[in-house]
Amino acid sequence: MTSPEKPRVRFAPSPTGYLHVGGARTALFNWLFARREGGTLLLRIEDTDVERNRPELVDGILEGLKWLGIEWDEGPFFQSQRLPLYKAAAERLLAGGAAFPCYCKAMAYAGGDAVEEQEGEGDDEVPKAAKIAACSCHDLSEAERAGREREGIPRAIRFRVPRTGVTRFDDAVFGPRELQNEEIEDFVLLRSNGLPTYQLSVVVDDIDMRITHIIRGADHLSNTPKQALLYQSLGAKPPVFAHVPLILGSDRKRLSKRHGATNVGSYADEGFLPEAFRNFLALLGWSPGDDTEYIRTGELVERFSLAGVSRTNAIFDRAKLEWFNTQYLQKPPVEDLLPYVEAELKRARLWEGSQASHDRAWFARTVDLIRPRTRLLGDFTTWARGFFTDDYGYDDEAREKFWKDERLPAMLTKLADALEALPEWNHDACDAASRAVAAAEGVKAGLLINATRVAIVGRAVAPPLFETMVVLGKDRVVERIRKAIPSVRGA
RNA sequence: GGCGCUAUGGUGCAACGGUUAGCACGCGGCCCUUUCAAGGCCGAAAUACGGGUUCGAUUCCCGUUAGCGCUACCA
Repeated sequence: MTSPEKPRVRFAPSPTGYLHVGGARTALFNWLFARREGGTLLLRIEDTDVERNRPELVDGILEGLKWLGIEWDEGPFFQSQRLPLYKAAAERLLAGGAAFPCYCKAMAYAGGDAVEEQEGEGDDEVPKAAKIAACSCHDLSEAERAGREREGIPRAIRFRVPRTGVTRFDDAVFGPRELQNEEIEDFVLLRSNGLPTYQLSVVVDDIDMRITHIIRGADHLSNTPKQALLYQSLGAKPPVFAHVPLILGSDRKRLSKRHGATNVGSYADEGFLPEAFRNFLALLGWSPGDDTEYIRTGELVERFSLAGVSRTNAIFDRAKLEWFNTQYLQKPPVEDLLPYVEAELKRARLWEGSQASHDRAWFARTVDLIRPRTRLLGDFTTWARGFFTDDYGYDDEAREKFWKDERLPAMLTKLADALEALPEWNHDACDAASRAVAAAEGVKAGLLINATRVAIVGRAVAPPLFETMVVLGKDRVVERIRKAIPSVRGA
């Protein structure tokens, strides 16, 4: 009868930092899933921690998502603007007895180091976490409660976790899960300052926003039973959970600055193509089921499935990312690449008034010639600079390597003359003319070819010479050779 | 400390009871060659360890070890 409801998923970052690669991968999976299933992707900013929250970082996160090509259908919503909702939910749980007020002093997390220090001391063996979990307010009598209220002690609201039984939920990646309730402490829902904790706000919002699938990092797996309990108490049907494994650094530690860039924006700045980054990210913790690796976005959407998500943490491998970038620089139709190269030329102020800007066909052909040797977008304006402007220099290493021979100045003069006299300007004509000069001088063609390459583009590392000549055009080539001769003499 | 999750070459993934354990990155070599890439070919390199179950375990079960996660009035 009624067609199955379209899935609704969300990406819910906290503005405590930039968009990092782990978050980007989570966002990508949500986006791929939504597109694949014809569902809806929401963006929700989880900014309930006033201490760490930095509103100015939100824009950077949105920018990162846009660069990645991840567009959301609803939002962004801000939890900081939905506070009454969480408060009301907490009050409802309180009224129904599923939660209770707690008058304990707030205890900040001690962290793993403190626990370790304690071990060596050998005094009492009570584990830190056990100490923290103890809260006697669970069993406070009505009179005691009233007393605390009269004293004006600030109160938090905690969830009353059942002392017995088990809590179960299904995870699309990790399978059916269950946890003994006695392992779950009475967690805080509403802080004494009236702001909700993550556990509360996330569940209230996911219910309110009718989220059907929660795709998020596996660091949330252990806390999911708490949320399953909350869904129950709030009378809502829990969504499908899908926890995706984490991305680690090369030392298997949580990815951090020590491992190189962790913010997505820096990869944009470095000259990676968003589609390459997407492809790379998609294969971290997911596989289409076979050996395919180069998967363009359209196909990624078609093939994505939660069933292909792995359960093991993956290490971020920069070398592989670079390989993906070369693939996307080289394989797609050149037209797909043009906008990115154009942006790069503009960034380097090489676009205005250039041949590239008013001769699309030439631009495409030139990019096509250069791209097999590129690894990052910046290559178009660094070593390939000579293709887009007459203002290029001669690379020292190239001069050292190919401008040594003292016969070169004379030979280059003859080459310039021969090229200038050519009635036709194409690959074969340039080839024949160049080889003829070399033969007449009794030297190997390579000597002249390599020296000429350095003269007309300034680099040793560049595309094959005669195709380069065709792209640059006769006038520029002849002029550049003649202009270079004095420098060659000095090399 | 407690609880949980995970375990295939250095890295990312395949093989979901029967394969000479496959692919890719990276690494080494060769070919091609007009520099440098790309490309082609070849090579080194893995089922963490110990017990079971089974005719047969990378695959299923248990234990050990290791890594990670959670254990906060962080998310």
